[in-house]
Amino acid sequence: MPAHRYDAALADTIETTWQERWKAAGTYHTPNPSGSLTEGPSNGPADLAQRPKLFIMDMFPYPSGTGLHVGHPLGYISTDVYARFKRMTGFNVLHTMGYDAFGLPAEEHARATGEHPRTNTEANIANMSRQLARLGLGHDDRRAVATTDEAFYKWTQWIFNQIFNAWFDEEAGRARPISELEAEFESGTRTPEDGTIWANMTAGDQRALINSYRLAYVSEAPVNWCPGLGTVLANEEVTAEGLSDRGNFPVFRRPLKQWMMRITAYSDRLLDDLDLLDWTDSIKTMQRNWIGRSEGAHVDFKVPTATDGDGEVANIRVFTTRPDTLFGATYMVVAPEHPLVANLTTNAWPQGTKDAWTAGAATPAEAVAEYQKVTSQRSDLDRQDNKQKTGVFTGSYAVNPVNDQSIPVFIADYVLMGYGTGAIMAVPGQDERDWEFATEFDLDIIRTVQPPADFDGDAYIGSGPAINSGFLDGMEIDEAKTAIIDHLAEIGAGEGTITTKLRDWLFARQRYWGEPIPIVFDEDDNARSIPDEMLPVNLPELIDWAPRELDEDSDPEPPLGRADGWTTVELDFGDGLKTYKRDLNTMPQWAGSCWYYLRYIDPVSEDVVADPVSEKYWMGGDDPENGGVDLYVGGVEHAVLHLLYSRFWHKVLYDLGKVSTPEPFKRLINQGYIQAYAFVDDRGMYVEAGDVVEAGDGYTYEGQTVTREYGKMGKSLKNSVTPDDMYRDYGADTLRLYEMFMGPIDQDRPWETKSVVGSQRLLQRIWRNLVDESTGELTVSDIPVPDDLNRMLHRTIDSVRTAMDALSFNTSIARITELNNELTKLDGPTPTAVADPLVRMISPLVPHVAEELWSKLGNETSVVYAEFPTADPALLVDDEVEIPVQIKGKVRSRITIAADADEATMEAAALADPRIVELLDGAEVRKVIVIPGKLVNIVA
RNA sequence: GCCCGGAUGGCGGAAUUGGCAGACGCGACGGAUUCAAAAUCCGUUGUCCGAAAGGGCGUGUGGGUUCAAGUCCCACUCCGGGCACCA
Repeated sequence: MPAHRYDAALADTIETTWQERWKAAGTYHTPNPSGSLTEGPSNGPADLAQRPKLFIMDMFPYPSGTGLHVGHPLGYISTDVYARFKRMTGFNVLHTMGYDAFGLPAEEHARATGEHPRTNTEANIANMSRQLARLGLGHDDRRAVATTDEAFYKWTQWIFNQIFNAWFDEEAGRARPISELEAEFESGTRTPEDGTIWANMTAGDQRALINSYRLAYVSEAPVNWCPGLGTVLANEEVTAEGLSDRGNFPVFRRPLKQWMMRITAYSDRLLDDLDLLDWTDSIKTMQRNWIGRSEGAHVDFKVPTATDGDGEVANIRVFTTRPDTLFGATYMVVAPEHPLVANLTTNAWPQGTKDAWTAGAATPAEAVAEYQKVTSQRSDLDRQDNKQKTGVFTGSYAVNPVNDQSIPVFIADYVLMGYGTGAIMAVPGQDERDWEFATEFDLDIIRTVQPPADFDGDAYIGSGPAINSGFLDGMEIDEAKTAIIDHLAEIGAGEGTITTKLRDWLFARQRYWGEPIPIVFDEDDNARSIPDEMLPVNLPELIDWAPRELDEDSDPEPPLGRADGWTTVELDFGDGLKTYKRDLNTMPQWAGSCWYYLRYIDPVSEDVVADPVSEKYWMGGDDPENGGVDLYVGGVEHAVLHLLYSRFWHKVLYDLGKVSTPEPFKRLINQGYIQAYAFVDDRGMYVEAGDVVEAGDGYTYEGQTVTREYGKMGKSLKNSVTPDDMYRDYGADTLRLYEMFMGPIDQDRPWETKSVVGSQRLLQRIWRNLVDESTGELTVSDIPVPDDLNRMLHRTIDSVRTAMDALSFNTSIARITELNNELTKLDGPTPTAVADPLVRMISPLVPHVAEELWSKLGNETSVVYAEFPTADPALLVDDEVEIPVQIKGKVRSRITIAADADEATMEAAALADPRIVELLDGAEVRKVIVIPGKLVNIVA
C-alpha cells in the first residue's frame, strides 16, 4: 500500500488537522455589520461584512439520546455545501446550528431513569455536537444556541410578553400594543362592546376586559387532554385518529381553562402571504388546507317556542357556504355539545313527530340526554369509522327566514361544534351528508338547483339554475349567493362571512421541561406579565418533576405546582408590593423554534432580542416583501406545526416593529429521507441489517434465511448506519460526497453502504492526479493546458457553477468526475491551470481534502474564501460541432460542421451527407427543419 | 372521497424552452498488471434480430398534438404524502 494513498487513515488525519486549524482561525466566524460579533475570520477577507448577505439555515434538531445515523446530516451537508459555494462567490454567509432542547422525550427519559432532564439534555447535545463537528460543517459556533439556555429562553419569554401585551386591531388588520387599546378606552374613543361605561368599571373589571383582547389569553374552552402525557395538546399535535402526535396516547376533548394564542386573527395574512414565499406547492397547500378558509354566510333561524340564556327568543345561527340553497333547507342540525341544546329540548314529542326521530325514547329530554352521553363517549376514531348517520329530534321547530317554513331541529354528531357555528341548515337536495340523514330519518328533500337531464345521483352539488327558490329562480349559483346575502342583510337575518378551520393555538403544557410562562395572577385572578427587566423566569429546581400517572377523568397537574417557595412571588406593579400567584404551566415544544433564527443573528445582546441593524441586514429588511431567511432546509413533517406557528409569531413581531420583514423564511426546501433495507427473520423479528449476508438470490442472518424490507433508517428496523462507522471506514469527506451524490436534495433515497466506495474512489483519483502516492509530492506542473482539456475544464466550470447554484449537487459531482476522468487519461503531470480550479470546485463538497490539496498547491490562505472559478465564455463554444441528422425524427447520420453555420449551410451539408443520400434514395424532400447548432431533421 | 407529488436499464439517478434518452456512479462481465490476490488501469454493459454493417423496439398503460414527446394535452393504473362528516 503506497504511503500517501488517500484512504480512511489519511482522510482522518487531514480532516482532524484542518478542523483544528479552522477552529483556531475562526474560519467560519461570520461578521455582523454592527453591534455584537462584528469580527470575521482571521484567515478570511477583510471586507466580508460589506458583502451581500445570505442567511442559510437547517431546521435545528432535538438532541436525541440515541445519537445520529447517516440519514440525519443529509440536510446539514446540503446547506453546508451551498453555504461554502456562496462564500466563494462573494457572499457573507450566516450559517450555524442550534438545539431545540425542551420537550417531552427528555422528560420521559428522566421519568424512566431519575436523571434530571437538563443533565441528560446537555449530555445529548455534547454527543450530537461531536458527531456533527466531525463532518466539517462550516458553522459559526459563536452563534450556536440551545432553547434550554436561560439566556435564550429569557427572550422566548420576552416574546410571550410582546404577544400578551398586544391586541389585534381588526380595522387596521394588525397587532398593536395593548397600551393603545387601554388609552382608547380611557379617552372614550372606543367603548366596550356590551355598552358599559369604562369609567364606571372596577379596576379588576377593566383589567379583565383588556385581557379579553390580548393575543395571548386564558380561556375556558374544550381542549385536547392527553392523560398519557399528563398534559393538554394543541390541535396540531393531535392526529386524525385522535391520538397524540408524540407517543400515540389517546386524547380526550374536555373543557379546561388554558392559555391560548390568537393565531386565528392572522388567518388571512397567513394565507395571503404564502404568495410571497418560495416554498413548494405541496407545503403551501397543506398550510392552506390547515387554515381552511371558506366563504359563505351566517343565517339566523328563530325558534319561537324556545328562549336563549337571556330570555329572548332562541336564535340558531348557522354557517353555510351555500346560502343560495336556503329555500331547500328542510331541517336543522346542531352539534350535541351546542350550548342551546338544553333550551331547544322540549318535554314532550310534538304532534307530527315521526318514529324514526325519537330513537325510541319517551320524551325528547330522554332522547337528547342519551344521545349526548353516547356521543361524548365515542372517540374521534369511532366517529370516523361509523359513517352511518345518527341523531335525535329535539322537539323544537325553527323558522326559515326566507319562506317562514317550520323545520325540525335535530342534534347529530355529523355536525361538529368546532367548525362554523356548530349548527347547520340541512339542504339534502344539494348536500350528500344531509341527503343521507334525510333518507335515514324520513325528511323532505327539495332540489333548489336544476341538475342536468342525465343526472341520476342523489344530492346534486354541481352548477345549474336555481329552482323552487322564489325570487332566486333561474339565477346561477354565484349570482344567487350574492342576491340572497343582500336579502338576508335587508331583513336582518344574516350576512356574508368567512370561516376558517384554524383554531386558536393552545399554548400551555402541564410539564416541567419547558419555558415557564412569565405570568402571575392577582387577587381577581387577572393575568399580569412579569416585567421584561425581570426576565428570565427560571425553571425552579425540583426534586419531583415527573408528571403523575393520570386517567381520563383527572385534571392536569402542573409539576411546577410542587416547587415550594416558587409558586408565589412578591411584586410591585406600581400599586405597592403584593403577593401574586405564578402561572404553573410551561410553553409547548414549539416556542423556542418559533424564533430561534433571530437569535442566530445576535446571540449576545442582553438588551434587545437582536441588534436591529444586524436583523435588517440578515433578514433582508431593505426589501421586506422578499425578505426572510434565504434558504431553510428541513423535514416535511413540520409543514403545519413549526412553520405555521413560526410565521404567526414573526408577524406579531413585525406588527410591533421588532423585525423588519413580514415573513421569516423566504425559501424553504424539504430534504428527502435516507431509507434503508431492513431484514426480518421467519418469526417476523427485525435482525441487525449490518450482519445480514447476501446468499444467491436471497439473504441470510447467522445462517438463517431472512426477507428483505425497506423503510426509514432507524433503531426500530435495526438498519441504522452511523456516521461514526463512515468516518472510520472512509472519512467525513467521502460520507459528504456520497450523500450529495445519491440524488436530488428533495428526494428520498436508499442507503447502500457498498456504493460509498464509488465516492471514495473519486477522491482517491483526484488525489492521485495531483499527488504522488508513494512520495506525497505534488505531481502538478506549470505546463500549458492542451486545448481540448482546457475547453472541457471551462465547460465543467460553467455546468458546476449553474448546478451548485441550483442545489443540484449530484450533477455537479458528475461533471467534476468527468473532468477528473480526463485528467486520469492524461499522460504526464496535471497542469496547474487545471488543478487549481479543480480544487476550488471540489472544496464546497469535500472541504478537508480540498484544503489539504490547496495548501500543497502552495496557497497560504484558506480555500474557504477563495474565489469560485469562472468559465471563459470564449471557451464554451466549439469551432466545430457534430450534429445529428434525422429523417422523420429518427437519427440516421451525423455531420461535423462549423458551430456558427447558418441554416442554409447546415441543410446543404445534411443533404449532401452520403448516408443521407443513400437513405433518401431520390425521394422527394418535403421539408427540412434546421435548429442552428443542434440538429437537422429531413421530412421526406 | 378530495388535494399535492411521483413512475426512465439489474440499482441510485441524468436529460435548458419539446430537439441525439440512459450523463455520472454502483453492480456485472472481459482484458492488462500480479506467483496469486487486493488495489489500480483499459474496455463492454437498455432490449431484441444480425457474423458484421446495420436495423426493430424502448421513459407505468391507452389515445392525441407535432417535422420531432421522458418533456405538452386527454383518459387510466400503480406508488408515496397530506386532509377528511369542515356545512
